[in-house]
Amino acid sequence: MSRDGSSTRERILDAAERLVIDNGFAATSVDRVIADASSSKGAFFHHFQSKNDLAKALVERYAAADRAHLDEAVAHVRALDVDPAGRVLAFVELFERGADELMSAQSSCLYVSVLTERDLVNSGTTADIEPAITAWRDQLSRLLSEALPEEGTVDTDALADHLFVTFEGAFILSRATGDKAHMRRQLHVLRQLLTSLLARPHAASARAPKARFNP
Amino acid sequence: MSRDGSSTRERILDAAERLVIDNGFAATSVDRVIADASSSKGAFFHHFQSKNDLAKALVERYAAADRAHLDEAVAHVRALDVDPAGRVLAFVELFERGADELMSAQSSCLYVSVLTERDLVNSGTTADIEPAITAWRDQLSRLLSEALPEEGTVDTDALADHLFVTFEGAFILSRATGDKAHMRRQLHVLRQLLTSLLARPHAASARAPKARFNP
DNA sequence: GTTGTATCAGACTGTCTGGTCTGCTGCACT
DNA sequence: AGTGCAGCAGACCAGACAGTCTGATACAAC
Repeated sequence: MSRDGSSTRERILDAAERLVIDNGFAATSVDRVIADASSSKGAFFHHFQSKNDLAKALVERYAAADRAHLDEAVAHVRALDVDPAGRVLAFVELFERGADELMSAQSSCLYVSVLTERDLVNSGTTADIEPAITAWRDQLSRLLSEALPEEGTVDTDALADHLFVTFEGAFILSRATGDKAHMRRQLHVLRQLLTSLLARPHAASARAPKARFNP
Repeated sequence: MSRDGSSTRERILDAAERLVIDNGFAATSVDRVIADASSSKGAFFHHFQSKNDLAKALVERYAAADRAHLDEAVAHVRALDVDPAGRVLAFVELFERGADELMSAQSSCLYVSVLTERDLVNSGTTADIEPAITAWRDQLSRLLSEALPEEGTVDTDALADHLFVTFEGAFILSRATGDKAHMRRQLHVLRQLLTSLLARPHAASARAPKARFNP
């Protein structure tokens, strides 16, 4: 490890993370990574056994930051002096307020880039992603079940997953349209939807018209 | 064009679509595509000027099918004898019911695979995606505004985008967890949320606790 | 039959890629 | 001063890659 603040390994990871998020993993060459990191082939393969090993390190670091972000947000809303429903809404609002800053920092999510490549998933390189998602589900599901005392009406796990789904979907939508404001808008929509659900959870079972659809 | 039902060009597109959705565009070689399509280099470059040209044709075909699917669904719910809110819910329910079949046919969305590669986006290869998304937004936004007479309370465009966001996000979640049932579950969650919103649209403006968050 | 053309087949090529190898440098420890 | 080793530089290599080229085949038009 070098003496200054950013080690060569960290510089490589930083450059690789940006490139992989922007261009995808397969489209990112290690030559380009080391050029952006002002490093060399020797340094790269000293720190990483292979390109796939880089992907694994990338996912590990990203997932760890993701979980830290989650824990911080949960601790924050748990410290608020509001009712359980207010905690859930404050939780979503936290990310809604941070959305523009997030989108200016990164154009998409690393998870999308690596999950797109099946061999990375099959080789276990992306194994750290699922526990991170589960952590989001578990924490938000707990907040939700505290705010939705009526059991059985709503699948709080699936509802909790919907925040992750909104994040990832908004990243895709932003990519497709070039409009980074979609993240904030979609989180706002989610908060509006949750507001009405939490106000009358007993109405959660949707009526079913006799619709039939054959594509 | 050959005489049997599936032309060589279509066989190449079929094979390429599956490979690109599964492995990503950069990770899909034309050698692999022609092998899966039982074709040859000569045939490939006779039908497509370049690999990027294949991507463009792939997106065009996929987006056209996407829009046809949308139009069919809209026509279906517009023919139902239900109130405007019932149409919206029937619309979502249509895709909820088709979710398992969809997920068994394809493991992800082509849009995700091609949007991940920035050079495809920058070169205009993915230009057909945005109009397709806009079509979804416009159609669903109209259904929503008919069901939400109070103007100004809800951004129906953003709310309409949330269906697309749910689709794409659920694809990502399924990839990450290996559980294809997430698509159906997430569409069900969306329908529950819309049910409560449509039942009391006047409560849509979320209260704002004094939360502040510095990541 | 001849010509023309659309549709292919597959060998070939130049470039790019992940990965290896040899060696250099500077610091730690004795 | 000598030794060892982590950290790094960059030349190098074998394979994979997108794209080219020369033809072969089949069929239509005349």
